Amino acid sequence: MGIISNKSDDIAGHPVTNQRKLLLEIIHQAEGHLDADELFRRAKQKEPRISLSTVYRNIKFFKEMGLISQSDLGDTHAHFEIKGKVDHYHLVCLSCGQVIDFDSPLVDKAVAKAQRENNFDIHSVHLKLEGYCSKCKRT
Amino acid sequence: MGIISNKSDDIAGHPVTNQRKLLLEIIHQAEGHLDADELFRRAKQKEPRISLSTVYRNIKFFKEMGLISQSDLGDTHAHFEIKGKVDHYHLVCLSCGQVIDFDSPLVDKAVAKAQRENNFDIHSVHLKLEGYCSKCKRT
DNA sequence: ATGACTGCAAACTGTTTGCAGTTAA
DNA sequence: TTAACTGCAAACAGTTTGCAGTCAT
Repeated sequence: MGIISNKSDDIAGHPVTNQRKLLLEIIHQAEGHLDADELFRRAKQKEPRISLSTVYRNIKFFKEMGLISQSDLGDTHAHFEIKGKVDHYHLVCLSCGQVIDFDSPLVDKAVAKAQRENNFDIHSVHLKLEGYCSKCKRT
Repeated sequence: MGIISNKSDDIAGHPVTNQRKLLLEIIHQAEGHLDADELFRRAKQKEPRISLSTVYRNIKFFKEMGLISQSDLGDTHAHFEIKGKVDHYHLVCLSCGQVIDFDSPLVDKAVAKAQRENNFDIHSVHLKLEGYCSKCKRT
């Protein structure tokens, strides 16, 4: 039984408004990572009266519900994406900005080790590799 | 031969002002990670006329010179620290905010693998594990 | 009915910038 | 001497908040 209950039309006891439905829909459909502004822009196309505050408030809400996760891919503003089953990591090109997702059992192992050795209870893992992609790097 | 030349009193051709000396000194003495505001506060104790812009401009300058590296430990503002020889990573407690540095050959290996497989030229690695430390986690 | 939500505008935080004056080399 | 620096104040981007009204349950 997940966070979205099947008995009533709510999210862990919180009402499901049209705005929430719309935003979740957009986030689900999104290919890669979204930022608040892009989500706002797309949402306004379907519902011009939606406000940016609502977008921010619901990003926060979805994070608290564990539906999405946030990553700071650029330096300026936050990006987020649907939370999948397994952790995955990011390769970011400093020149063209492209983001490649990847996973790594090696990293997972390292995380488990760090968790054990430091007696931590780890909730999330953020790994970002910055550099230049095959197209942008000068050979 | 490093970035700070020994022939003349400059940093890669850029003048060394008193403010730069002071800021670098504080950063070197700092135990762990600093943010711009904390650096500003400490600098003002020795040089009350220093401005926050100067702090930001020099953080940017030191980053460009490769003297410090930046990490987004919290969600709000940027932290940075002296750049050491080897990459290291961060464990952040979501409750008390403590930051533990660690290194991991396993991660280094994973990075090398990702670099190879994606044909990237990787310049920096940011790994942050968020969770609860031994004191803060409820058992 | 009522507590949680929304839109709007205004506030706030961290960071950057234009300008006139100062300083290191 | 002169290009690069500094302090100040004002601008800026991204995000948050107070309020009055609306909506889901």
